[in-house]
Amino acid sequence: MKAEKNPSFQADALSHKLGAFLDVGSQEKTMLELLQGPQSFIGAGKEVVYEGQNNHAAYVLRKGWVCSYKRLRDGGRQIVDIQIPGDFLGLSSLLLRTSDQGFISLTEIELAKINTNRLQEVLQTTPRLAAALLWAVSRDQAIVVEHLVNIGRRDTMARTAHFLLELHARLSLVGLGTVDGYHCPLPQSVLADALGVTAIHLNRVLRQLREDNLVIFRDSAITFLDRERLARFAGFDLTYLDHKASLTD
Amino acid sequence: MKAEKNPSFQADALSHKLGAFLDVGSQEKTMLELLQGPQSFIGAGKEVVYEGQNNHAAYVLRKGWVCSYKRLRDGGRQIVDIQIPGDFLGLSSLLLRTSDQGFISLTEIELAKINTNRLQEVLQTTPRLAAALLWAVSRDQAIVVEHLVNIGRRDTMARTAHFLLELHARLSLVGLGTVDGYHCPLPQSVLADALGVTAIHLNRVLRQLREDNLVIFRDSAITFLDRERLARFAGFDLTYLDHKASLTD
DNA sequence: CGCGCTCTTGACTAGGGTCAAGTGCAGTGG
DNA sequence: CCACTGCACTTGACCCTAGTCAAGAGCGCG
Repeated sequence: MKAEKNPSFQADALSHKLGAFLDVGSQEKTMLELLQGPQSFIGAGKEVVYEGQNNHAAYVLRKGWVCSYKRLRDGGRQIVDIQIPGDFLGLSSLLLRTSDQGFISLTEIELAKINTNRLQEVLQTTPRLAAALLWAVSRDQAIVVEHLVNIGRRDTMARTAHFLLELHARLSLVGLGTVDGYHCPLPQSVLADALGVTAIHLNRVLRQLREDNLVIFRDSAITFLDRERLARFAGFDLTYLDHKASLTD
Repeated sequence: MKAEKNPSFQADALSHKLGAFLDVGSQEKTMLELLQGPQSFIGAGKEVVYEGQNNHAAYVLRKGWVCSYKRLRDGGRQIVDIQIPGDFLGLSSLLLRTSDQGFISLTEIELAKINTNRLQEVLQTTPRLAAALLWAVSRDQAIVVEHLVNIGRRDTMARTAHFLLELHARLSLVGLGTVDGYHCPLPQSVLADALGVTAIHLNRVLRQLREDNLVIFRDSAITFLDRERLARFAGFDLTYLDHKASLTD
């Protein structure tokens, strides 16, 4: 089940993710492949879609990490969400002419452009797959909402813990997590921009989490020392990631 | 154009809102009416949909104010968004079996249940109207994202100003705003829960905004004293409310 | 009249931001 | 092989924003 033992696994993260919602048959798997147009490989730190871009495309992230963000007048930025393999980029804002968020690659990435015509076909002809795709979009929204709650109501320590636990759950769903941790290529400055705090303060909070024997973030790796206790401390309840869709039965 | 001069106006807030995106023809207006099932009238402070409710319905809010929120373990709550006449309730999470947010009425309200079967019909047979509905859903998402940015990156004073300006823009779109203000039935405690601060601190910040001759919140009414300056101060840029959809032309 | 609710204000505390200095390390060039 | 540079991370000292605790004011309602 480890990603490095099965190279095709990561590239197929999307179908694996959807598999959490329904069994993806081989025909549906083919449809899913057809949805995805030409691949592109992009280095780290590149703007994939910029804020205000017109008629931007939507993509499936096949490898690597991306974040979506909004810039502020004063030069700061707020990271809205982190995208990991199997996630969509810009799908939900496809209907708006201009993207209100920017997307930037955090590592080297592999993207597949979504063929919008085929997408409409799929939505009309393959109801099960359509439901699965809409489920994924709804889940992305729930993630943003939980992020809002996280920033609005938890102090930095619980907030950080919650965020790291969420990433673990999401990565595990696409086979990129281990029992007690995961590879996390984010620099502290990016994590800070996601959590709405300064990098300096985040650094202190990470030290506190480490000294409390809860979680260690070192050498681009998250290691949970006591995930149960951490989840209790953070008030982490993963039902928002776990929703079953209402059309299943 | 004033709401009080045209009583039918408010009840038709949705079609008016969609009118900002495309001209709603009379046939489309009829479809829109057919979408909406039986009305219900509910008093203030009632739970319309509770957190974790299964197989909840979706509604159009025709009159009054509602908020969507999530509760935390410790008893606190974070208000995710405020709904005003013409807004949907629970539409985007219709595909998830359980609602991850609760909805509570903030005033007396009038709801129309959305007929889900008819909705699917509309989506397939009336593409222009379908696009308009999806536009509205995308816009709601953009509002939540901007809320996230607001809480993550602005101090309470700018945050409050931004939130009040957003409400003004949204209310104006459905004919419920005046040039320099609007009726705002929110108690300070609710506003505080939306902004992620304590009611006490919000109270002080509102005083500051008043003393700086920017905006007055008194007797359930918002009055802007200098909207230009306030918008500059808050970094308010309403493009996220104003998006045109990409399928218009 | 008294109860409860919202709003207001004061005094104190603590969480988080700002400024500043310093460490460790990978990459580059002498 | 060893400076030199740049970047991410670390730590300390200080200050300010926002939370906590507490008390009181204004007002609608039974």
